[in-house]
Amino acid sequence: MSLDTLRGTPSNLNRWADMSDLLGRLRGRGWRMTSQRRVVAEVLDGDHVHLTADEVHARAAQRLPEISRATVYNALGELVALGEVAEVTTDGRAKRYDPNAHHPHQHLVCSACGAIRDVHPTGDPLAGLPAEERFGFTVSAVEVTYRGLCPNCA
Amino acid sequence: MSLDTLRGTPSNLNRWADMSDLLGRLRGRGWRMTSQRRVVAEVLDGDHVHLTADEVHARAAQRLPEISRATVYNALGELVALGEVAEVTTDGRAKRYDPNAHHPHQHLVCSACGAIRDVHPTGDPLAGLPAEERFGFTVSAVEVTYRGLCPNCA
DNA sequence: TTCTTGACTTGGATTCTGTCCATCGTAGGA
DNA sequence: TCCTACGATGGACAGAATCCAAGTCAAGAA
Repeated sequence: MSLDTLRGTPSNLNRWADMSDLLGRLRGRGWRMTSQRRVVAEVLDGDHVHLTADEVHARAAQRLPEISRATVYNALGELVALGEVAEVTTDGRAKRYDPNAHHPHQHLVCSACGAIRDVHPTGDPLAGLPAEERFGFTVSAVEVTYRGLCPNCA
Repeated sequence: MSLDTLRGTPSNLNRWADMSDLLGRLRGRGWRMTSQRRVVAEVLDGDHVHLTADEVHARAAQRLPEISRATVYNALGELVALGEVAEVTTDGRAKRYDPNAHHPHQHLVCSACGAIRDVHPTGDPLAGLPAEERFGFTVSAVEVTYRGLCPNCA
């Protein structure tokens, strides 16, 4: 089954909506399950997880030492395409992967130590952009990153 | 004169505040002017400019063929440190350099073609994060990127 | 259960972005 | 005009990510 097929199947999406775990949702959507993909998904499962691809690889390799970096990149790319994981770029360095994609949220980043917290602001952030400032764009998403100092670094 | 010296001189900052051009401000702040730095500043001057370092280098090289990439990176880094240019990361790829740093704004990015527009939303974006969602952080800045499709790609 | 096949994994090469460093050149003050 | 500290150079290097050809395997079919 191709990624394109997986992407556009609302019936599959809904059928498994009650499963809380990433792994179950993926299996339910027909994602071909391999030992490598399983450990990548397991490493990413949870709250406040913001790992780089290399960190995911390192943790996956603890359980499956022969897993390659290319496989981790492939799996992460597909999870992002499926909408199960969000890519976030908080510094200019490596992208981070956030499995909390089903709960819209924003990020609060410490400028000193790089710590990242999920935050949930009030109101619709899209509403901040009036129509006359949209220049004909169809605006569908907004990414917000707050920066400051965490309690430890302040 | 060192960067540290340049950074913290409000008198210099104000003395040249009426100059509209980047080049003039830099010279007024004592930035040592070389032919390489001049073309980098000239390439960046203007509105709605969001060039990558490589694009800056390519345009600078049209006027000064022997300019090196390291020099462009050095100059860009200093312009950012001086607060004259802002770094923006709209995709996971190369950083872009935005000379519009004196007019706070946000970015509207086309998910298809990557086009970038400066936008000016209403209200204070920092106000969107209530105190109970700040977890003890001292929040000082916020970056907002709206995503969607531009008129050409829609 | 075994077979089959297309999808997945591997690891090494490659690209892209950015930094570092020793050496050379020069802007701007004396 | 001369000095010299600061800036430029380009090649090496490093980190992040992608590409590719060859080998492997999950899952449906028989």
